[in-house]
Amino acid sequence: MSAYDARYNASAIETKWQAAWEKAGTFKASRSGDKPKYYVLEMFPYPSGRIHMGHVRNYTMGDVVARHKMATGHNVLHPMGWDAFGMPAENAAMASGIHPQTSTHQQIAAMKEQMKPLGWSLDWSREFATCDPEYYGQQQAMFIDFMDKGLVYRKNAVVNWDPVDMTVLANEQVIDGKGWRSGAQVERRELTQWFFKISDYSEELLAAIDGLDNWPAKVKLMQANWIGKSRGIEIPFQLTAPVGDIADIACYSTRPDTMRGASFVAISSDHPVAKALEAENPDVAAFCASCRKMATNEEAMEKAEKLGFDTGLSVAHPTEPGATLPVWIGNFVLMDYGTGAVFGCPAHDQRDLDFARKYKLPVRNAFYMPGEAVEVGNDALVPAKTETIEFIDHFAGIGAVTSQEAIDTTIDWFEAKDLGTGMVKYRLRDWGLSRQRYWGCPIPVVHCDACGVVPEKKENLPVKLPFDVTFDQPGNPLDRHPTWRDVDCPACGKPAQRETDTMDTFVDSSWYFARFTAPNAATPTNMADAEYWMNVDQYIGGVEHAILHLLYSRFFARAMNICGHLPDSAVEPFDALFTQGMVTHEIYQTRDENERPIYHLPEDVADGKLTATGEAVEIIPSAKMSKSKKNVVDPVHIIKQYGADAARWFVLSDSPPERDVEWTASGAEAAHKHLNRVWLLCDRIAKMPDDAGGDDADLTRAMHKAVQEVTLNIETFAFNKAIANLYEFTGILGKSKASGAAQKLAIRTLAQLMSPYTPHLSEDIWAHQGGTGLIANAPWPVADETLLVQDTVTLPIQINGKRRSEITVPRDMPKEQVEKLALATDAVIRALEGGAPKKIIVVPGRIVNVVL
RNA sequence: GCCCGCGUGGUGGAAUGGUAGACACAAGGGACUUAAAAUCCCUCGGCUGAAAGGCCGUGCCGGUUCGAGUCCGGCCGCGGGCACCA
Repeated sequence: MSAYDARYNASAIETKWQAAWEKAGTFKASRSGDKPKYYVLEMFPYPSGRIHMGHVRNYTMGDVVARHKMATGHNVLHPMGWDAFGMPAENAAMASGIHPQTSTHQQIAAMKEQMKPLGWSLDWSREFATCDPEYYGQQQAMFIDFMDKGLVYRKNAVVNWDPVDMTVLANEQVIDGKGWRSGAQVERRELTQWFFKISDYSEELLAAIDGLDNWPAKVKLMQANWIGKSRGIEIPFQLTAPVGDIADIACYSTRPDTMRGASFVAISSDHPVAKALEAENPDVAAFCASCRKMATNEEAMEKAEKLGFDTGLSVAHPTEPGATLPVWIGNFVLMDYGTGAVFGCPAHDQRDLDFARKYKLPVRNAFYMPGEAVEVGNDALVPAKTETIEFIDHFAGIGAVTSQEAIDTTIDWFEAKDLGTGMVKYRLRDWGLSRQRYWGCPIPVVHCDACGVVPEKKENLPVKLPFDVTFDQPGNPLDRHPTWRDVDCPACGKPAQRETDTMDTFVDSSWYFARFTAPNAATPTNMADAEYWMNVDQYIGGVEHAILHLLYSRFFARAMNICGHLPDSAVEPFDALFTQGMVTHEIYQTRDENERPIYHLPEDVADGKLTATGEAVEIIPSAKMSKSKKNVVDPVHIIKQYGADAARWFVLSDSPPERDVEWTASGAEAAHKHLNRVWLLCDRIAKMPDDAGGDDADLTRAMHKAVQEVTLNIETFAFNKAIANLYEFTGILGKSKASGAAQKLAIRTLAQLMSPYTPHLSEDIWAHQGGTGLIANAPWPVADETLLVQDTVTLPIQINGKRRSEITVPRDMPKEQVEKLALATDAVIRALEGGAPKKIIVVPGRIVNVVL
């Protein structure tokens, strides 16, 4: 049994070193010292009560960065907190009766207990939850500041309304157009809601994307597309007969060049003309009502069958004297974008074509040349994005140009004829932050009959959520609270009522990164701390946040700057961003007597069978881990079985961090085995006399190569490649015949290189090998590049681009000589058959290609 | 539907436009062992060949290039987002 005793005991080692870090305050950040600061942040978790592999992966990545930066002489801030408001706690309260505040705090405690054993280098002294009144009170103070600066306003907006539960539903709670709880057909309803004027910053948020050099290109592109800047023209189409006092319908278009192909005008069911008609025409009213049955999300609207209603109205065609176009109400026209009206050009737009076919509207070629037919046959869709638009010549009397120029020129032409107004529009809409829910940050305003909407006085903040609420019925408990709403008007002192809407949880997560710089400040931030710690040097989180969370945070940083809560230098709060992939797992299911699926946890399945009953399970390909599909692996089991270091090592090995990774139990076991090997190797090397063994050159070169590669791969977020480098170096060290002294240096270096991944094991090896102090505080090794240069290189020889042979030559051999040697190889001689090559390409140090 | 990604052995993946499959996992074979576990060693894209080698091969079709997994165009499949999930 002695072999067993020699195995490394992860849990003992991990507990020991966590206690040592705690005692030394190794990860407590303070604004002092002469080291450069480095702020690394992972997106904080929603306290669901259990950590999952995605958290382990995300926070381990951040930890690798944090520990590496610490070792390279930075003063590191690496905080953690809780995105604690949100629907799940409120839903749970309705189901179980447990108050959200109670359950949230329990879940935070439970998650923290699971996170601590992973040994992340977090400064827990800065921890807060967004549901702490100290946090959301500061958020309320900022809301009032934003009001002062004109960044907040109220307007009507549509919500999903459940007519049975009499409550507003989140998009997630609408399933196939029905309320998830009641099953009732969901309706759209207009409510007066609070908005942030993020659209004032459309241009700035777009322009500043260019400066985000260390953000993934795809995220920048998604944000730019989301903001959606377009140059177009607003053209008033004159009604042939006015509707009330409305004389025209303005259409915004980015493709005025297709005007000659227009065959109808479509307006939103919420357009003033539609509303005017609705009042007098029950058929219009019925159609508009059906449009309002649709869910509010863009996806549902775009995918829904395109329906129209002919109003019988018509408008004059702007460029074809005497011609008119019919006006339809279309369920696909958004009132929120542009003017709520579009002209349809079926020949050049697939959606318009579908609509025209359905309702037998003409399909006219906008780009017809003299002598060509105007009407387009049934299947003659002309591509919408015509590159060369010669029609311009015919249409506007100007030369042929490329597409965007053609459009710009057309806009100028329309403007010159006074037919419309060129303008830039953005797709980005203002941020509706009102939520008709309890478990969120109360909006700190009061409604007074005399004074209107009045912000709460700052000295009365925080406006705390009342604890004595019930969840026995749907809707917002704040609305039915007997006394909480009653308050004196902050302006006139007369009895008034509190706002009962709370804030979108995206508000909470739009500035927590700033709060971490001074979590106890009596103001939202402390300027000295914000100036020192901001920006976040490295932000890490799921790519699912690529648009909303990151865009809102960018807006918030600007708004906070205007209100004096962040310095000018922090308007772009995240210097570098890394978006990680998801952790996935196979799904195991059996079926009940009604063929409905029953899902099973991976821990209950072995060899395709349920361990309990032996029943075979269906295996569904890997998908994002989700509780509902039960394809979740609880990291706690893995950590107990293999140790935190093995879990950390495994989640970062194999898969590149930006890509999804499939969880396999064997992978975690393999990680554990490898760490055990390293531990045994350390033990063996420690027992070697320094002068035992021989030549050190190969080991030394391998060590410096490992230092160079691992460092580069950590710095570029290629954590999987760094692990491959470490495997390789460990293999070389394990077989090395170098001196004891060289091997001891090598294993200490290996421990250092591994320390961001496996900090506990590394500390243990460090101590075992006589390292000074904690490895967490030891300076990162530096590669001696002069040792890495090889004297000779092996060049592949290609014949017509296919590898056929290779030659080994001195690194700096001149091209001509390499060429000569290549031509002398058997493979080339054989291929040439006595003839001469057409061409020889020699890329020094790389390759030789002989072209026949 | 729209926007953005991704697609390489049995599996995860590696590859500044320059030797496709590094490094691992799984599998198979072997050593050690009474045996098993653990550990160590070997093989491991396909076809072909005694071997040397040859041919094919990075989702599909085409293009650029001396040379394409990598760049361009068009498809197919999968994933993320679509403004009240976080």
